[in-house]
Amino acid sequence: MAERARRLRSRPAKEPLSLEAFTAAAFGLLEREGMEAVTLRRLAGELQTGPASLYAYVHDVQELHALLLDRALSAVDLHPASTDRPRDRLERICSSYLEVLLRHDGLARLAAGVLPFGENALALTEAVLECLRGMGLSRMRAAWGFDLLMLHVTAIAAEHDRRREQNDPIGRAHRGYVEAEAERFPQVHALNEELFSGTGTARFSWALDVVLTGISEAREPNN
Amino acid sequence: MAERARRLRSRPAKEPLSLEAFTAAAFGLLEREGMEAVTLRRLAGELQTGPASLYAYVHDVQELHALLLDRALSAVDLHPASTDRPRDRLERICSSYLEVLLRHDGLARLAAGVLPFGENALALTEAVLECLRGMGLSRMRAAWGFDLLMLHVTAIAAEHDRRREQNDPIGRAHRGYVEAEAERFPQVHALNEELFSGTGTARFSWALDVVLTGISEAREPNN
DNA sequence: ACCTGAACACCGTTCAAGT
DNA sequence: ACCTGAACACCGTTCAAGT
Repeated sequence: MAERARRLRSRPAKEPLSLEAFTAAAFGLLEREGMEAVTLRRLAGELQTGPASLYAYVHDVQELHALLLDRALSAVDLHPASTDRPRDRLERICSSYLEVLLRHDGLARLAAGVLPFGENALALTEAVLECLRGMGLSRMRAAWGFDLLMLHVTAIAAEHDRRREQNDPIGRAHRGYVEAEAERFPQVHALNEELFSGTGTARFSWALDVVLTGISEAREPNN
Repeated sequence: MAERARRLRSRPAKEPLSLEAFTAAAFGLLEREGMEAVTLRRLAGELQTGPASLYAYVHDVQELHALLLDRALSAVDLHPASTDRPRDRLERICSSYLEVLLRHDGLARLAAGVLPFGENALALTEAVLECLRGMGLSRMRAAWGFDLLMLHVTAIAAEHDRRREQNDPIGRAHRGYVEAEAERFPQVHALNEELFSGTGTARFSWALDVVLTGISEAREPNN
């Protein structure tokens, strides 16, 4: 990692981009045109070079995605000096994380498919663990609960993102299908109303409550 | 090349496959070579035709994915005549769902990116809702809880699938990085052991307990 | 009318050749 | 020695032309 940075710095080329400047260029593309525009070739065009040159910065496209995600995570508000109770701070952090993931088209789907690395992911982890421990949870509950919590918020964001892309925010197509199947699927039919009710924020708020309650009240985790 | 073209040309127009037979061919490809091999072009080759012909069966590649996922879901064991308590039956169903998603490379990642349609997804929904209602949960808890539960299991499966592809089942790379950051990220450092402990099944079992406990004990959902 | 080969507009990655 | 244009091996989708 430091090795690559040194190599880049000593490069005599006409455009000695730092890894940060490289990432910034990729992030600009994301902001202006969404994730689907962030390809190595498009980025190469942006940087006025051929696609082969980008392999000086990243080993493959997944590494570009990881860089981009961590760059985006710098915008998450961790409420570092919050005087809230830990649980309230945690809810604020999760909401900010969700908001950041939904800020650009395709970012949430990317987050659901990348193992988070880097400074900002680590800072987010630290803040969330701090809250969970501050809520009085055991080391084990905090650790495993962190995993579940982030997985959950990321998955919810990815589903929002997906529906947004398909212009089907309430799952209308699905709903129509379900309505026709009263005899064979009585439970689905009976709960059709509830299944598709609620705003995004109401559901997210409840989802957070479910996961946090579960982390606190479920049996002690044991490996 | 010209030889094959002449052979095709001299044949009468092929009778179209049923959608089922078409899906079965795609599923065979998935079984033999994993999701990454399931492309419209590969499938066209398998069916001895050009890629354009597949648009008689599906509107785009996402529809192919949806077809494939539902086909895979037919293998989920719903324990229809189970005499277990609803909660136990539900755990069995979720385990079977997880196992099916992990049976083929890339399927779980696909499931995390597709809105589930079709017969088998609906049958799974019906069974899960039946269990949740059988556990005495309100209509609203059952409906919103169903969403959360499936989202959760799917997300867990997708992460397993991803790690498996990258040959990093316990997140070794991540771990090494984290260990070096004791001063700036004390919580992460202190909980490093717990964060990476536990087998996949132990963590899945706890995750199920967390979500089910949360669904039961969290505040009543309201929209 | 229907099917499909060929074309179009892209991808990520590799490598030989030019500076 | 290093950078990168060009090539390679693919994608999904469209459309004109042939039977």
